[in-house]
Amino acid sequence: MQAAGQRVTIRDVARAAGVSTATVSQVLNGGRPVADATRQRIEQVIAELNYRPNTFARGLKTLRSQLVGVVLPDLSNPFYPALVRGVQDRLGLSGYHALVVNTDADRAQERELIAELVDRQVDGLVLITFTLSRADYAALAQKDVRFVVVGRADGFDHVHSSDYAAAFEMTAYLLDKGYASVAHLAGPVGGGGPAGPRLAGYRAAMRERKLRGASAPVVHGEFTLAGGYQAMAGLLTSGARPRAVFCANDLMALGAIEAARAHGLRVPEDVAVAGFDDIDAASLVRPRLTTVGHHAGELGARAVDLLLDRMRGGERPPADVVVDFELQKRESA
Amino acid sequence: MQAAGQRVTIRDVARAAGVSTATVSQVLNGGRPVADATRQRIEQVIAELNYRPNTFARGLKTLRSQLVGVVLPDLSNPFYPALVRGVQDRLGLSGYHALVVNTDADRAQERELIAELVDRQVDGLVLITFTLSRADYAALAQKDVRFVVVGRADGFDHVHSSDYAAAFEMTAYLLDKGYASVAHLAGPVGGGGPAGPRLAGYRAAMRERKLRGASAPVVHGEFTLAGGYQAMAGLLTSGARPRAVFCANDLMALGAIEAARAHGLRVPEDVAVAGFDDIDAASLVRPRLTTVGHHAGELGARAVDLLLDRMRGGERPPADVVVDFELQKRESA
DNA sequence: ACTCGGACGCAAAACGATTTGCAATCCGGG
DNA sequence: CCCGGATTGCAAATCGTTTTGCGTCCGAGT
Repeated sequence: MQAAGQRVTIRDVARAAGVSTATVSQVLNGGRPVADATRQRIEQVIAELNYRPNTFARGLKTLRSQLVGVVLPDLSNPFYPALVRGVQDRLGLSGYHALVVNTDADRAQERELIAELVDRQVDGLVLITFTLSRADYAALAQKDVRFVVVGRADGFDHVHSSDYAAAFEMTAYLLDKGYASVAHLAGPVGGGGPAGPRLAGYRAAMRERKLRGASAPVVHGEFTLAGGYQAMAGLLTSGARPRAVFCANDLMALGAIEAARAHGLRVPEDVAVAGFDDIDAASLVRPRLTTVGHHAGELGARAVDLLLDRMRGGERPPADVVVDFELQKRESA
Repeated sequence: MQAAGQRVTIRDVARAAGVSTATVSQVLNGGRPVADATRQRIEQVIAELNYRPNTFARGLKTLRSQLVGVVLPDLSNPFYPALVRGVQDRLGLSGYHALVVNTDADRAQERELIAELVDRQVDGLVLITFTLSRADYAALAQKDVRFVVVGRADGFDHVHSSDYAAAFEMTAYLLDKGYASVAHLAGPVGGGGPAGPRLAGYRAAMRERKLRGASAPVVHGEFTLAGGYQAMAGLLTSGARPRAVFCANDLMALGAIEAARAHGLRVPEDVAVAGFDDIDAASLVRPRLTTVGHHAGELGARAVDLLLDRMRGGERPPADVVVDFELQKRESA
């Protein structure tokens, strides 16, 4: 029995096993050989005393926290929990834990929180940011911070869905299906994140079919239900009557459907609606949402793979992992 | 300019300011008075050198990590992200961060992960568990671990929705609305978490109206889409034709609706369905889901309030915070 | 018998902060 | 002119690890 309230330290173990703390540490971390007899004795004592190394003391020496920071806009956006789960599961396998922070896609927050995490000595960072630029990433890299970007970030480790290709394909699908005019509800104006590539993919598809201009307008909105509703309402109020609307994410698509209904339009009979992300709700709503599925969990897992490799000292050129997508052709378009 | 790659320590600051490290520490943490002139000089040096105290060294002395563990079943269950966001926001205000882990409601995981978090010296825990008993909590308390339970846990700090009352009220609402028979899709058999109280509330309401038995069966299932689907399918296949079904959470309700449709039944015309939680998807689906709304975010925030108070040494009897609910009467029932 | 080289453990020095006991200084009042 | 009490700052111990440079011991080779 251990004296109550007293923490068990490595010294207690050493004393009880009749060795020095150095030897106990070897048993714990390897590095140098320890005679079998000694090792077993020590291991037994550790078990008996229920000794747990002190994280702080260890970190102080090793400069490692076994913590990875995850920076994202908003955990309550249904796309992210799945991604985070992927991150956590993969991290857990290697004994790491995740420190998740929400930035609300605000530049000041993004910078501030990253700095905070770095101060907390996280071993690595998974970044899902909306306002950070190449320069910001470069600054981080210069400080020897290991990180992976989820999204586009050429020149740095990053994993992303093929937003451009998926948007292109979805737009082409809608066009092929016979919808004469396809509008696009894009993300925030000048928005970071995936808004750009998705818009570009849409435009490329439209161009390929020689369609542009008034018959196929692009309107911007927040990546939320309300954002989608407003964008769609604005579109309809302005008199536009697109035959189909491709939305930059599912939340917007759901909002757009609400707006269409509020204007007395049926989906998909009067106006077809397609989304992007395939969040849970997408297959739950009626009509079921046609959208782009792209495996949030895998995105997170692959990001961690890259990060762990880098943290283990992997010297290699920046990697660019693309996670593929599938059009989920359902009822709304 | 600082020599590249070298971490700035408190000693560097002390040297640059011409004082001892002790004094620097005082201006950082207060505790003893420091002359204004000295303080300002030190603060300026800190800013110039961009000095950040080392978390490990500090933790080693103070035994504080500024970290709070959050233990929950599964972040991708849409009810939890909102709760976690509440936790994070409230924690952030006090300079804490959250360490979120998923247990998948598995007993071994729950115990293991809690132990891991304690080893990591989290300052407190927010526990959302399904298999832990009073004895488990008591063991934690004995180890001087600060924690708050989200859910029922008399004798310990806990915050919870009035599951019993809400279930009672929802059941009564369905009955009052004229649905002759109301079945219940309960959580896992012998399940922990909120399954018990919700079932009890349902039973109490049925009893009050003198209804029981075969006309109003209870079937168990997992708290998931698939669980709801299976439970409902089982019910229907067995020949039962309840006029309404009250499900222990929204995910199950959504699954139940799928199952009902698969059996050629319309919702709510042939069978009404009600849920519990009011997750985002609830107001997105058609028909919109009638359910119990109970402010996940507030649940988390209140839990943190309790926890912080306790961590600051608050000596008081265990608190029992009840977060209220509202019936969201929509279209599915 | 003597040397040489592994194996194995130990001692002691970090790591970077916080926290006390104590010394120095300054001040006003008797 | 001296004394006592504030006020301020310093030195040094401490937190619990990891990590090296060195002994020591032992068996094998000559």
